[in-house]
Amino acid sequence: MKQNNIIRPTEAELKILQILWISGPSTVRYVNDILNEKKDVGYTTTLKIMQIMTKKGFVERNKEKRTHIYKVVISEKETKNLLMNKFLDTTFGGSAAKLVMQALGNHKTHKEELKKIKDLIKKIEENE
Amino acid sequence: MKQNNIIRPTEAELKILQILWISGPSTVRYVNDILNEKKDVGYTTTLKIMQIMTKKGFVERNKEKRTHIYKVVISEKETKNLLMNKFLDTTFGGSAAKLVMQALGNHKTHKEELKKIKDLIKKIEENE
DNA sequence: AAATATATACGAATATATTCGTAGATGCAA
DNA sequence: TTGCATCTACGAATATATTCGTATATATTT
Repeated sequence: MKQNNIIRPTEAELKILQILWISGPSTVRYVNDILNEKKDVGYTTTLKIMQIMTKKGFVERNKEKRTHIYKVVISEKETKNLLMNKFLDTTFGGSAAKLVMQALGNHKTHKEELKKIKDLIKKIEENE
Repeated sequence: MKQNNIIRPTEAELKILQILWISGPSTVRYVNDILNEKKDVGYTTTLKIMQIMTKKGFVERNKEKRTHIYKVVISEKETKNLLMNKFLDTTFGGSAAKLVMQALGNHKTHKEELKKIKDLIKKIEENE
């Protein structure tokens, strides 16, 4: 499980990681198509980024066939947690509560989601 | 009130904004000292960034005295909201609830803060 | 089989952000 | 008043990220 301690995907990399986390192992073509739904990106651009991610160890690829298949190998939860910590730190001085308040205060949140959050709070309180 | 629509501070800029939001109008020297508590940064580096921010309209400076005083002119709340939306979008597919759950699940949160959050949730529910 | 489409590899151009050196002005202390 | 400290201005070096063109290989279509 040798892994470089510093998981710090760039923006472009993160966009691709999202797609791979949602869709599972994919080809460059597939990822590029999805990306292009939002904004034009050259095929070789996507390819290049995915090659860089391979070098960084974020993804692995199956080269058996001519068309390679890329698979994420870093944990979605862990990665998001790292990103969140960084974001918390740089934007909310490390206070999760502040962030939560701002997030809840400024976005439509569904009933079931609110319920989930309430349940979570209850659980946290019980474990005090 | 002509202002460029795209408020998108870089990391270095954000660090400085934080200091200015907390401390109010400050000199480059002051900001640089604070920055150096965490990591060595050359004085002229800080100066340069603050000059760039001036050009971008994030801050204004009082040049009356030889030592200029810099003051933030973009709203803390609004800026953080923009940053959060971007973060939400790129990291949690736009779901504030997911972000909140992850934030609460992974960080120590104080009682009073939890209470504030609960109150906020109540308020949101009432306004449905 | 030849033409066309689609892959990867990779260097290099471009864009953006960060860092710092140096010059010149101004203040201050000996 | 001379010299040292501290300030701004600004160009330029460096670092990092993104984008893409071109070469080459392999598959697919006609």
